[in-house]
Parts: sequence; C-alpha cells; structure tokens
Amino acid sequence: MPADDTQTRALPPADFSLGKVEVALSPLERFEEYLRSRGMRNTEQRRLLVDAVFSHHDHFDADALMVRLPSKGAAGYVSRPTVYRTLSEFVDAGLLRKFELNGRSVYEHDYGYPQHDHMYCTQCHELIEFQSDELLRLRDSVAAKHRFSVLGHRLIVIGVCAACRSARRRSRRKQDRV
Amino acid sequence: MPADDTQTRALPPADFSLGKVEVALSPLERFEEYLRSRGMRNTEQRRLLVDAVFSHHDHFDADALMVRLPSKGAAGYVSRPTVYRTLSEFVDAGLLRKFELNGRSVYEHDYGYPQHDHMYCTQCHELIEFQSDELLRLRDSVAAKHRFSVLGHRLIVIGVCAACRSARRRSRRKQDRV
DNA sequence: ATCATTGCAAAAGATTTGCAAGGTC
DNA sequence: GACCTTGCAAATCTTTTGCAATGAT
Repeated sequence: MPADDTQTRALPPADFSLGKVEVALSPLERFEEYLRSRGMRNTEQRRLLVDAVFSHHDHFDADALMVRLPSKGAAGYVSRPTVYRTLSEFVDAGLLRKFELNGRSVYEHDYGYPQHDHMYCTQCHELIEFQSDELLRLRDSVAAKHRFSVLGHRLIVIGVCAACRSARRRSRRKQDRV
Repeated sequence: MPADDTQTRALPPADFSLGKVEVALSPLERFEEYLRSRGMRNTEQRRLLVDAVFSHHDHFDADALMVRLPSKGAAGYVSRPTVYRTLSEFVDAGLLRKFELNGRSVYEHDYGYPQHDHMYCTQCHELIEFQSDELLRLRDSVAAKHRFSVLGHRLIVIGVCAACRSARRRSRRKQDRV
C-alpha cells in the first residue's frame, strides 16, 4: 500500500446541502491509488476527467460531461468512448455512483460525500437530495427478513418540487403518470 | 361514465406473494374504458396485448413480451413498434408500472395489485417483491419536509438473494459495485 | 520495449418515428 | 367515410467495441 500523508483534504467548495465526509485523499489521489493498484496507467485523459467531474458537485450524464470539456481539436479534448470507459472506472474505483433516469445513465459524486437519495421533479427535472438513516434501517430490516444480502439501493421519489408547485398554482395541467 | 356491473373479478391466478387488491373491472374492461374515454380504438392488437400481459404475473420487458406472442407471419402477431406503443398506453391507463433496470424498461402489473418495491439479485437477476407501509410513511414525511408533492417512487434494493448466497458460500468472487 | 489506452469508425441494443395501407367507429 | 392504428423500414439515441496508432511505465 503506497504511502501518503493522511491529511484531510478539502473537497470542492460544496453547495452541497448534506455536508461532506472527511476523506484522507483527494479524488485524484484516490483514483491514482486505484490505477496503481490495478496496474493501469495514469493518463492525461483520466486526470482531465477526474478534474472535470470533481470541479462541480452535481448530477450529470456522459453528454453533460463531454460538454464541460474542450471540444474536438482543442487541447484537453477527450473522446466520447474514453469518457464512457472512464466513467465506468470511476464507478469501479468508488469515485462515482451511477443510476438510471429517463433511459440514460446519471452519475454523481460518491467518494467524499454522504449516502443519500433523490427526489425527482417531473416539471423542472431537478434532482433534490435527501438523507434518511431511518430509510437505511428499514431497508436492512426488510432485507434481513428475506435473508437478502444488501449491496446498496436506489430510491427516487417522483413528484413536483416546491418551486414548480408554486409556479403551477395558476396554470395547472394533467399530472404525469408514474 | 359508462355502466358496468361492479362485480369483483378474479385476476390471473397469483403466485404473487403480496396478494391482490379487489378491483371492479378486469384489466381488459378497464383498458376498454380508457380507450373509449379517449376516443381511441379497440383493436385486436390491443386486446391481444392486454391478454398476453395479464396472463402471467411477472416482470417483463418489451422483448419478453414479443417472445410470448405469435411470431411474424402467424395469426395474432403484433409488431414491435405496436408493442412499444401499447406498453406506453398501458402505463398511461394505469394497467402497468414501468421502471428501468440495466438500461432497459421493465414493466409489471399495476392495476389490481398492491403497491410494492423490489430487491434485485445481481447473481440471478431475479426481482423479489416486498411491501412496506413504513416506507411510504417515511417517503411522505421526507417529501412533506421539502414541500415536495409526491406522485410515486421507485426503490430497488440491490444485493444477493438468499438462494444465491447459499450457492456462493463455496465459490466466492468479488462483489459487484453498486 | 512492452503493453495499456486512446480516438476513430462502426456496431450494437433499445426505442421511436414517418408514412402508406388497413381497420374501427 | 373519417380518421385512428398498424407494420414496415428507417431513424434516433445511448453506449459499446474492434483496431491501428499513441503513450505510459
């Protein structure tokens, strides 16, 4: 296990409502660890992507990440296949969590951020995070009852957020079926 | 609102662990209602699909449904686009619920069956149903706290089912990241 | 020098759409 | 007869893959 000081690094400024978790390594350091431990190479593209991914705390898909990077021809460009391949590696490395929404893969920070779930607004398509220990207890208790060994879960509450509810107060239309 | 006796119809024999809900109309009757109310046509394909869908209680995707139907050329064949179009109508009509799993759309009975969630086994890919009122209370309480108006939710607990745990006891390999 | 990684082009898989022919009301 | 539906073919969208060139160790 390669050495490194075990200082607590500051993560990107968090407009993150749930706070952050203390971590010993930055996402990049942690990923480099992962690469070393698997005999994989520390390439510029991988470094660029760690940076692009951890410079904002938000939910994004492969497309959104591409847009955030320099376009083809420019310095720092990363091809779409490499983006997809690297996102998978980030998930394997524990840097990102992945879930599906409206038929595509959505990613969010995992490393250094606390467990949480989402509410999805069908009006503005915003994802709102929330945390509930009670939910975890409930999940584990149900699983135990079925002798099911839990690796994780995905919960998304579907509905209309506070902002959109207000906006809709006067222009109301049929609600989407979920 | 068109008349009909309000008898309780038996639904397909249920190897369904959560029991069933009392319903006034069969899925087909309910769908015909829906078609009438929207000025849509009661076609043979739609009737065939209601039948194919409600003859088994299980989770399925568009492909699995196609396989269950007569093949091209044979009587009762329904084309793939029609299957997709009709599945959407079933969801709109409240007959089916839809969710996403491994990048594809999975459907299950909604009409006539109680609310529930799933545990997904990463080994055998089985979906195990469970029901929890406490979860619903928890969901609604979290939503209320955020002034979020709930339309529904999707929860999937990911892990390894009891059967696969036993099977794995002696041939263990790395666990999948979720 | 070895061998992992990248970018390109193309493939693959799921789902959707334009449209002419056919079916339902 | 009006017009909704179907099936076909083709398009679309997202993600993956084969492979030769490039880059990391």
